[in-house]
Amino acid sequence: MPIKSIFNILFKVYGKQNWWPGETPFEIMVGAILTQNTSWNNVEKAIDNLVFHDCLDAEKIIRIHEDQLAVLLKPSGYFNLKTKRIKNYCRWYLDQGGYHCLAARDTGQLRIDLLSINGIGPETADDIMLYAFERPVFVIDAYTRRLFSRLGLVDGTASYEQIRKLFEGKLGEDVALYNEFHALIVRHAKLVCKKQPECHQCCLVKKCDYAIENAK
DNA sequence: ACCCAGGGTCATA
DNA sequence: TATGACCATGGG
Repeated sequence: MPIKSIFNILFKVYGKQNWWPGETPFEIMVGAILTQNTSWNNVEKAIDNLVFHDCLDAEKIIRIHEDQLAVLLKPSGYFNLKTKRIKNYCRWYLDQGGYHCLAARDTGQLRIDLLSINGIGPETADDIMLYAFERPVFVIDAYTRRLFSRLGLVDGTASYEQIRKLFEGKLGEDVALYNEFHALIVRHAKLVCKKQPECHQCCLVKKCDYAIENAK
């Protein structure tokens, strides 16, 4: 059962996801950092705080005091840590000349540069690569690992890079496909009942799992 | 009263 | 290289 078939099933069941849930590239970058090990619901509250205080902007984030920024980021959890990471990222972002300078950079180099920033790991970097810079980089998260190792399509112990290369090799360079696929994986995973994986209360999950089983 | 979330870093062995 | 501690809020 090819990886691409899973996409077709998920898309048929859930439809278009319209990711990333943020309008500007900068908002996407901030959201990618804030959502580290955190539910998107909490991240939205922090982003709303930034918007309300007119602080969703790299220069303003550089200027605002750490204590004050931490208050705005509080709902997203790990707020002291994320305050430093967001400030650190904005410092780098402005140093590099902002979006247009970065967008002119080669895809491989841009990813290496992002990964060199303290607080930006592989998944956060790839969220930014795919959704803010629209580069053909497949995002691997815990959901992707869980679902595809359960399906027997991925070795659960494989490294992040190994899994990413597997997906990119099978799917080909396709930004729109990567965008939709990762969003669908998250959408599906969120509807799975965590306490009882066998629970069939969520009809969408049931429908999707049924479709996947059938297609085997 | 638990459990976990769209991770990442740093200190150990 | 491979674990473990740590970061912290809000919803189920």
